[in-house]
Amino acid sequence: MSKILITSALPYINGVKHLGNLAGSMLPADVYARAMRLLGHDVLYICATDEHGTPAELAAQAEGMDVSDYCDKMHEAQKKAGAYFGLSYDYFGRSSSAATHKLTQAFALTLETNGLIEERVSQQVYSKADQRYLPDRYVEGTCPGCDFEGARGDQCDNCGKLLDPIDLINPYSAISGSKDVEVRDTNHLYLKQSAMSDKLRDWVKAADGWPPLAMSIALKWLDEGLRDRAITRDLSWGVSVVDADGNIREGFEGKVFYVWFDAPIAYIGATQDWAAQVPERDWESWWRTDKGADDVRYVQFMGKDNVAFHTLSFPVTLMGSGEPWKLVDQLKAFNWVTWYGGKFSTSQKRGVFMDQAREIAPSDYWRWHLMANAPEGNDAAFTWEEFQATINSDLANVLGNFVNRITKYTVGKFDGKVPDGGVAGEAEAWITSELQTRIPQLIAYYESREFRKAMAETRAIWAAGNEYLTQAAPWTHYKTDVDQAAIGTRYGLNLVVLFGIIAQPIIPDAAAKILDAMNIPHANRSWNFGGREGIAALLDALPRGLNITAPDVLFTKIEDDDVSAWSQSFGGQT
RNA sequence: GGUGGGGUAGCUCAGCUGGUUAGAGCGCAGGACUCAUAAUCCUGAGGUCGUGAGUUCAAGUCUCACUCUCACUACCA
Repeated sequence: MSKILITSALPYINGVKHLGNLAGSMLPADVYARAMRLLGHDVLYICATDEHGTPAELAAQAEGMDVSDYCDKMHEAQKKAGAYFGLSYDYFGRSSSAATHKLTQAFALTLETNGLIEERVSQQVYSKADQRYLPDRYVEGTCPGCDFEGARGDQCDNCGKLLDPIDLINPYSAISGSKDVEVRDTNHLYLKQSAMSDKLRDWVKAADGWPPLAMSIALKWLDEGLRDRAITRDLSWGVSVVDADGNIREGFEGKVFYVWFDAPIAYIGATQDWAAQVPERDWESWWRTDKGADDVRYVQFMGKDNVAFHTLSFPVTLMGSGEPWKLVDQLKAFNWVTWYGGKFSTSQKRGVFMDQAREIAPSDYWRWHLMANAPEGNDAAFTWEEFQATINSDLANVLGNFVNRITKYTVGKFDGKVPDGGVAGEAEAWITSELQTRIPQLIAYYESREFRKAMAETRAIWAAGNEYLTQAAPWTHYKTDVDQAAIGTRYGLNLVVLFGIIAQPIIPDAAAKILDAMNIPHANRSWNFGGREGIAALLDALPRGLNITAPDVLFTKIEDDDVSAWSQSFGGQT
């Protein structure tokens, strides 16, 4: 048993996330957390809403709400959406919590003491009409390169050129459209990432268990030379910048830390908030290597856009403090889920968001499809047709039908009781050896976080059940030798239990229905096979005479009509 | 522009450090079975591995060029 700390990238507060966000961090982290718990590990899965920054202020403004109230509301909405999808966080916190504020301020002071933070002056566009400084992307104007009129301050969408907002011709605020903007000098704290570059490179190179995607992104940034990064912004909503006495730092009135400085710190803050709920809980044993966290394995999940922050910026914060903080051991970075090959778009009604998804299909459907087609090596295109095919084939036909056929048969021929009798023969030897190969393989895939392969292996195990029934053919034996029909039925029922157990990390709702129907006590729903012999024993583990029931149809099929209706309302391919 | 992915059966994808007839699922065709959600099981057809060169006894796998596509590019998060 090991201690595994799991975090998934923090969902931003300005709206319910779409399926791509879910598939790229929260869901795989959850499946991994559930799998590791099943294997008997001590798991702590932490997530939180990322609540600071300009978009939060603007979203609140658009709804006519106070930012703080808006965040309260959206935090609850995201929490609810997560609960619907069965995301099994040990704690779902908030980056706006007092704990994160204090930690952020403490880190900044320590980093400054260590000479890694310094104050510099930069130029920033200020909009008088909006009464705020504008982040680069909120300044628009005419591209100096191609004369395109809708260029954003960071990049021109027309010619692709990278821009500096102060170079835009006729700049205006993207928020209000006001042209009453000017460039002002503003002072900010800079994190001297460059000073940590060598140390960071050594650490990255020593990393094990990072996918190529993450490793190459991290090394690329290091090779280009890490730039010092401003970690404060001209905003009012966020973590205020304080001095050693806890007063607002001079010259930093109306400024707060940049969200990307405090967001990862919220992993720690949320753990503190988790611990504060129960006296026995100890956050330091997860985060401080001098307080018991030296044997923790820390695994992070994120989309590829977050890699640089997790492999470079956050480690600079932790390492630069000189304090014994737990650094990430393994991480999993995902590509994007695309919508018929294109991007998700709220305005064009393209794509599905977490709150809408619940009205379309049960949580298990989404969980299975998104994991079986996880964007691991590449961006993965979501289509309704593929969704329908995956669900109908894998869940309804392979798993659902298997459970249905054997439980109904038991109810019909054996009075709903696990039958006794019969001698194990070729078919039983076959399925035993099949599982003795496949189950360890499945576990290996989970441990290496290869989700597509883990799903394919799970499906192959379910399919082997159907093949076993064909070989054992209890319905044929029943006519001449009821005992021989009994063993086929009994093995079939044991397979149902096993299939329910391995389904738990992915499709927890259906798994619970299966295990309930089989009358399996919760204590026996774990994944302790005890090696190859354990698997053999498990295939005949159910007590004879145990009452079982045939569950209702586990997975209703998705019809063509459903697909057309969804395509229409959600802007699928036309 | 720079950097990194990717381009393998109709579709979605596996193929690690180069080595017998290139794999899986879906779809398709034929057969078997009838316990089951018109489900399942078996068999089969289908690919000159983006293009062109090169290295090698041997390349989907290494090198170079070209081409298409996606992402990232530090003040959106």
